[in-house]
Amino acid sequence: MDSIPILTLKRLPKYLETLYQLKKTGIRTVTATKIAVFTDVHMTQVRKDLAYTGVVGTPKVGHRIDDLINAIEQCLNWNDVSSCFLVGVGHLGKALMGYSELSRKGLRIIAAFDAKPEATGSYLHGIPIYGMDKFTNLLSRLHVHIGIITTPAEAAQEVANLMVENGVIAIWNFTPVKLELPTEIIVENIDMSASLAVLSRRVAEKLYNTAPRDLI
Amino acid sequence: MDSIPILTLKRLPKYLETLYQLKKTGIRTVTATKIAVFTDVHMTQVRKDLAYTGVVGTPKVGHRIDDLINAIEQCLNWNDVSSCFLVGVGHLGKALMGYSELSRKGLRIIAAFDAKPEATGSYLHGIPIYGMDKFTNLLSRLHVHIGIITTPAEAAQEVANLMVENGVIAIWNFTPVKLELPTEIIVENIDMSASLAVLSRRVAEKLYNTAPRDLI
DNA sequence: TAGATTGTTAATCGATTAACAATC
DNA sequence: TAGATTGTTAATCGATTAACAATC
Repeated sequence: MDSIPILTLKRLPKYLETLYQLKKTGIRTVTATKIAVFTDVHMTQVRKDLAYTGVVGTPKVGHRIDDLINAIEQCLNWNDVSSCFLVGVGHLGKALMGYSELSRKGLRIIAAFDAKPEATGSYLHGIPIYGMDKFTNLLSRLHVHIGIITTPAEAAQEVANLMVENGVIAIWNFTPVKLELPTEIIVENIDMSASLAVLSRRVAEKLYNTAPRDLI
Repeated sequence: MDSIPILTLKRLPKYLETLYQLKKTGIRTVTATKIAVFTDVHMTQVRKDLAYTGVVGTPKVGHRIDDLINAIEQCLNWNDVSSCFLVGVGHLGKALMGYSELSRKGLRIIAAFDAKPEATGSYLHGIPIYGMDKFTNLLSRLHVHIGIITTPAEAAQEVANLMVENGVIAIWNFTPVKLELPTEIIVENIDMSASLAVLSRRVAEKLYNTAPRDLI
């Protein structure tokens, strides 16, 4: 299974979203140009990205939407669903537990854990919430290999260690902590600071560059 | 004010985090090499990125930590705090309202809004929650120009339009919707799908490539 | 057939890394 | 002074865009 450039992977969900939308309108086929218009990605870029999925179109016609959806979903492995554990049932954790789209993206949270015992024993959106004492036992018993961390920053590294010790091979990290883990472990960070940095700077540039000269 | 490459901007908060940490240990100066080790970024990359902030170091010594912190914060405009509005007080919205780090990153949520009237009139973490009926009035009156959208996907575009009509110039968008707005509006998306796509594929590659041949 | 769209190869662009002179 | 680190220029690398032959 060849590796696909990260930037291509990040664009694939955008295409997928567009394809779902177009499909709903009743259209059966679509061209790279059309996808390009809807996603603001260069036409040639779309063609190259789609090529990575292995899908083959027909000249003059384009691609069958269903074929494309299938190819992309397959490529991301979003058509079969992996079980995962979530640790940290704060607001962010709850938000993820309630995010129903997740199952359409190949991920299902089958259990949540929290250090504070108050939440323990209850259910949220059908997902059971356990105390951390149950964590390692359930993790190794259920052979789950994907973990989501939505704890406070202080707890993140420790939780990550526990996960890896008990068979997790991939971690979706929502804390700002840079996790130190064996290189073979797959870590994806949701980096809000990076995003905010871009926003802040762009705003600063805009305000600075459009402000009257004499104010500076 | 020159524009800085996006990829550089996204790395700056990482450096900043490392600098805070190092400062706590009592160290006063730091070299690019040291930052590189802590952040897993190439040494030369760090030097180039720091050059964008305009900071100047001294050969053989490095940089004073305080100077660097200052330069980066200034660069991101994180030392003066901008007010912003948040719309959509679901779990994700609440998570952000409780995220105290935000004010250390130049952003303060001074009011939150929600379409559901239940939440209206109360406070969360000291932030007042209003109904949407108050939105445009307060927005234009308080001259807020940054908006955060944490609504359900369906509402995102409409909320964005309202924001822009009432003076918002930058939107931090936590929904998966691609907002259609005038080009001069600054939009930063927190794109969970993109992140999940990378994670999913890497897991698929790993499982496929390490699985016994005869299972495939 | 003619024209549009595909897939692919070549050119360009930007970002990363390497090399090196300047200097404390 | 010698050595380490800076800032910057040059080389490399990878990703994006342009060009074009193949084909339905």
